[in-house]
Amino acid sequence: MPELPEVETIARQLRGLVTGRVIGAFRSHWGRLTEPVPPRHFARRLVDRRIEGVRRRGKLVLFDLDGGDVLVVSLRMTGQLLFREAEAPPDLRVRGVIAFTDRSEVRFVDTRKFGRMAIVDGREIGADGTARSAAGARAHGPLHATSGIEPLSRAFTTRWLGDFLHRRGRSAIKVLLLDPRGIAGIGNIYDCEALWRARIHPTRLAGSLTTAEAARLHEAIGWVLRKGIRLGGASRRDYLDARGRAGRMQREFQVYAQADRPCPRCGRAIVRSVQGGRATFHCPRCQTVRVP
DNA sequence: GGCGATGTTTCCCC
DNA sequence: AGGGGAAACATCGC
Repeated sequence: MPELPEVETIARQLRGLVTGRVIGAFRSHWGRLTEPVPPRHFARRLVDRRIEGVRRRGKLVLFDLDGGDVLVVSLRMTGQLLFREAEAPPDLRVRGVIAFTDRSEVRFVDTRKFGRMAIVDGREIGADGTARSAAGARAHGPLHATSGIEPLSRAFTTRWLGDFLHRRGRSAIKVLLLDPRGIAGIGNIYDCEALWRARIHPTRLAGSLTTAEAARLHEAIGWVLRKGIRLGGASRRDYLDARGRAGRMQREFQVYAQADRPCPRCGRAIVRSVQGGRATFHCPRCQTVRVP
């Protein structure tokens, strides 16, 4: 559910809500939430720490703590971080709770239990959230997938993307964009939307893209991600932001989940297919398979 | 009740 | 290297 714009929305909200608060207690309601670290050890490292800030890295939420530790939260498919004031009514499927000394709390709600938390030494993480060493990477454990470039950073240039497409030339572009080791934060929704905007067929090999197509793709990735952030992310089913509210991006999908509906650009019916085990949506007229 | 699908990531086999 | 499939897990819709 949460991709870069959704996680960015949550991180920005939490930054305003919890910065300066002091953790009074941590409770795990699901044994595997903090594995391989036992919840008791986890709690010991969090209690009495002050939240200095909240950041996003890829699809991870990072809480910077005083003393230098960083609490890393991976929401995976269905994770939510809900801020609740003291005495708020209970929520369903709460897997973990960060309780502050003023009795407000952040609740980690996660239907499918794929989400995880970890605590890493901040010295092992660069200012951009990337692990500085193999040891740092290991410290993230299952959370360290995010090592790719940030697509909204200045480093993500058209030239960088062109080189990347050349290096990974044998990969299908749709699948390549989903790999967080290359570019961090793009999920299925923004992948489909960016390829449609750039008029590139999802099965095209990365190495077959022309310079003009690579430039369009670079623009499209930034455009769809920024639009997603501006609209507070996309919501489906029970996905909510840190304030418990839905985003508005789901109303703006041009192709994602729009099978059989007319392409907003040319009117041809949008096609749903499966690629790399993921549902893919594209316009068979606008997004041509043939290399120009 | 069964089957297939769901926004993510990792892992294993070919 | 890359593709495909499965797995982690729960719920929803047909």
